[in-house]
Amino acid sequence: MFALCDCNNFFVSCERVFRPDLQKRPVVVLSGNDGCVVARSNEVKRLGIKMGVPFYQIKAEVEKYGIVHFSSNFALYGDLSSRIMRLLAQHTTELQQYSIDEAFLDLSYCSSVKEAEALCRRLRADIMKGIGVPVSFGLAGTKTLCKVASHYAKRYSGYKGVCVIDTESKRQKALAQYPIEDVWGIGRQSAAKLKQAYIDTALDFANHTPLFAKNLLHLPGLNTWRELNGEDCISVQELPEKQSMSYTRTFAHGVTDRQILEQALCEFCARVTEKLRDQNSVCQQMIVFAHTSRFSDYPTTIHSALTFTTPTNNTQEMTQAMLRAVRQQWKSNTPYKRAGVILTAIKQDKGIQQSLFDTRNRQRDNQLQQTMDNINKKTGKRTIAFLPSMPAESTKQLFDVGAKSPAYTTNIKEIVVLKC
DNA sequence: TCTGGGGTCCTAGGACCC
DNA sequence: TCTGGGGTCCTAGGACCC
Repeated sequence: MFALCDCNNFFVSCERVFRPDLQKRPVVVLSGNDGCVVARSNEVKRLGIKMGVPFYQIKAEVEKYGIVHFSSNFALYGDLSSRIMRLLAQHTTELQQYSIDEAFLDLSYCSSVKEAEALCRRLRADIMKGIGVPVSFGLAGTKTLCKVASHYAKRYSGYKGVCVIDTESKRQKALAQYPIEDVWGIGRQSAAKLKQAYIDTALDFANHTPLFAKNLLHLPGLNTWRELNGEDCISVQELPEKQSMSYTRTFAHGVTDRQILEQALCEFCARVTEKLRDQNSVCQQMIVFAHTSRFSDYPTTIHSALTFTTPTNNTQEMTQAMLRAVRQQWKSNTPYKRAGVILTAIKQDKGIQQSLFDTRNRQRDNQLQQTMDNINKKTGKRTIAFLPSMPAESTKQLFDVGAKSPAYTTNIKEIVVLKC
C-alpha cells in the first residue's frame, strides 16, 4: 500500500502561515512577473476562477470579492516544503518526493490498512501543528489510485483529509465518478482522443482492453491503464540527479537594449551554473534563447545550442560562449520578452575526459570559481559576479514582483517580529 | 498594456555501424 | 525491372506533470 501526501492549495497555505488573518478569505498566488494565477484558495476556486488564467483577466473579480494576491515567493515555499518532507521522512521507510508539495510514502510495512490510515491521520495532525500547512492523504495500492483517493480526500470533508481505496467496490465507485481528464497521466490531448471513443470516466477507460490503451496512448497510457486496474507499475524517482536544468524568465516589458538583454542572460547563466555546481555536476550542452512575446504577430528568436568538448560547470567559460552566440543573432528594434538558459547532457563531475586540444587552464578557472562561490555563499548572492551581470536595481525594472511576501523563514532580516 | 517556470519520459526518424 | 538486415546512438518534438 502507498500513500500520497498532498498539500492543500500549497502556495496559498504557505502565505497564510504567516498571515493568519487571511484564513477563509479569497487568496491567489501569481506566477513570475505576476502573470498568471498559479495557486488559489478554496474561496477563489468556488468563484470559478481557473488555474493558470492571466491575472489581468480577473481584475474585476479581484475588486468585487476583495481577492488578496501575492507574487510568488519560492524561498518561503521551498523552505516550508523541506520541513514537511523531513517530518514525513521520519515516519516512513521510503519517501519519494514527487514535487514541491507532494510525496509518496511506501506503507507496505504497516500490518493492516487500519494501521496505515491511523499513521496518516497522525502525520496530518503533526504537519498542521508543526508547520501550519493543511495536507490530504490518499491511500491505495497504486500511485495513480492514490491520486484519485487524495482528490476525494480534499473534496469531501467527510473523509477528514484521509481517503482510502482498499477494496474492489471502492475502486469501482471512485473511478466511476472520476472524469477521465482528471486522471494522472491523461492530459488534454489524450483526454480528447478518449472522449471521441466515448470514454468519459476513469472506469470507462479501465474497463477497456490493455491493447486499446496501448494503441491509442502508447506505453505511458498503457501504464496508466494498469495502475487504474490495480497493478503497481509507475515508479517515482527519489530526487535523482537532474538531467537538465534551466533558468528562464519573462520580462515585464519587451527588452530592446542589447546590453540589458546580455546582462539578464549573464545573470541567468550565473544562477543556473550555480545550481549545476551545487549538484556536483558538469554539462556538455547549453541552450540559450531569447524571443519576442509568443502572442506577437512577428515572432523573432535567438536560439543557439552550444556544445562543450570538455564538459564544464564554469560560469566564466559558459558565459563567454553564450555571449558570442547571442551577439551573432541579435536583431535591433526587437522587443525580446522572454529569455533563458537551459543546460542538458549533465554528468557527474568526476572522471571527465579532457580534450586533447583544450586551451583553458581548468585548474585556475576552478580555483577562481570556487573562491567566488565561497564569497557569495558567505555574504549573499551577487556580491561578486562576472560582468556584464545584472545590477540589482535593473532587476526591479525587468520583473514585476510588487506583491511578494517576506522570506520569513530563510532571511534573518525578514523574520517576524513580535511586539509584546 | 497585460498571458509562468522547471522538469520528465517517450517516440519517430536520421545517421551511422558491420 | 531488380537496391539487405540487424543493430546503436542521437536529436527534435510531443505530451505530460506540478
